[in-house]
Amino acid sequence: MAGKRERIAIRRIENLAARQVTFSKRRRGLFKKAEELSILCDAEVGLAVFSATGKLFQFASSSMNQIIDRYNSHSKILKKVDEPSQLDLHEDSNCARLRDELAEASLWLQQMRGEELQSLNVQQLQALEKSLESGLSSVLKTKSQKIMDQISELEKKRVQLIEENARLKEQASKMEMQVAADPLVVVYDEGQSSESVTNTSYPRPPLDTEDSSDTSLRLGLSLFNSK
Amino acid sequence: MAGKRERIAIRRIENLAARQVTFSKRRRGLFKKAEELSILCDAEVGLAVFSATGKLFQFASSSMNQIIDRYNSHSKILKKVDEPSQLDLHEDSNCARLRDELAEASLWLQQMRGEELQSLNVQQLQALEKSLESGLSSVLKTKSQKIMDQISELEKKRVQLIEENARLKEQASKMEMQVAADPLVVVYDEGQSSESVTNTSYPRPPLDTEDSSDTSLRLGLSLFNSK
DNA sequence: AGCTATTCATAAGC
DNA sequence: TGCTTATGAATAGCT
Repeated sequence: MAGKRERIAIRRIENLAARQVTFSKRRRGLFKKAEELSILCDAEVGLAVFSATGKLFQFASSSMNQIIDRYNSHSKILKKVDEPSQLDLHEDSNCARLRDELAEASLWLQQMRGEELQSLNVQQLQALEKSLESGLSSVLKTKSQKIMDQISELEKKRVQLIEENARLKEQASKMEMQVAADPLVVVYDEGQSSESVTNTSYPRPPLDTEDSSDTSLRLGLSLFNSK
Repeated sequence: MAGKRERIAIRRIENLAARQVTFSKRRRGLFKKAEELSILCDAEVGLAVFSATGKLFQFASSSMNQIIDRYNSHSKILKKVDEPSQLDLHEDSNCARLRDELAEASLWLQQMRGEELQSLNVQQLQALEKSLESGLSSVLKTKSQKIMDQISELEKKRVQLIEENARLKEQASKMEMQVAADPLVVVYDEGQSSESVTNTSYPRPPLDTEDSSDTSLRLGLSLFNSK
């Protein structure tokens, strides 16, 4: 009676009603999971979702403003202060702290990009090397994963198209038999029968709805050779 | 072999290790669902998670700053925050830019360390990979250079010491001959004559001014084996 | 909005 | 930290 479900591709749902229904269902699921994570693991979680219609839904384990503050400063030192004087003091020290952190982060970034290395000793260089190797490994893994996902997605589409193609051919040959059984029917389409149908109507819809995936796939695959 | 699972209560996991494992797993799941929602339903989604240890993880379908802006413009309509223009301006001029830059730099650092990669596409991952490889190459080159410098420095000292050693031996044998030739001479001054000058002034300076080089050299060389 | 059949997520265990 | 498996959850397709 219900749920003959098949795995859906992760791409924009074109049908408006279906999209809205899915939005409601998944949004609830997402918020539930966000809350569970914050409770189970003692984490601070902030989640904001704007629907396609512009409506805002939010969840915050503490308060959204606090989370935004923490996000912006990327530190847990900033707390709410009511008095302007204290606020100013806080802001000043926070600014100085931000400057320091930014300077340090910038230096790290430079060094990870291979610049400003002369001031490091061998031990520090070794640590940096290890960090870079680890990061590179993760990047490669993630990239491979994404590429494999795209490949299997394309493969799935291919199989679907083959099945669809077979169905159409069968349909076409049935039509042909019908036509043959009734010689009175004029068939100037004959030269475009079974193949032409599949040719003109098929490839279109399933293929061009996401041609961008082909591009990124190509980009991804070229990496295998470049290594 | 595994998974005798029973439903768990949603409350803080007391065991640290278990909590961290669950945090990793559920965080991944949450981010995946957040991304899927944004794609499937054409929604703008921003998600920030701070681990109990203060580490930031984030996902944004567009950019986190854009989402925070949109969030603020939504929520500020409800709040009385129309007037703090002075405060905001002050705050903005001092810190906002720094915060944005720091947030961006932090994200970059995380991604270079192999975290927060899910929000990147294959093309971006490819760029990151190239950057990491380039940085790694520079680090390796610099490290090798430093190690080679230390090696040649030590080699130089070694040669100096060998020469010095030879000189000393020669002196010693001269002294021996002198002593043998004149058994009546008492020689507590002998050790401080021409040789004694070299004895006190030589070994000192070249050796102890940089004994740390041995330590770091050892650290550096050990890498060759650890690779 | 409800109802299942299925896919998905993930708690445990190595 | 990663992988595997058994189960509990989430949810796609219908009504």
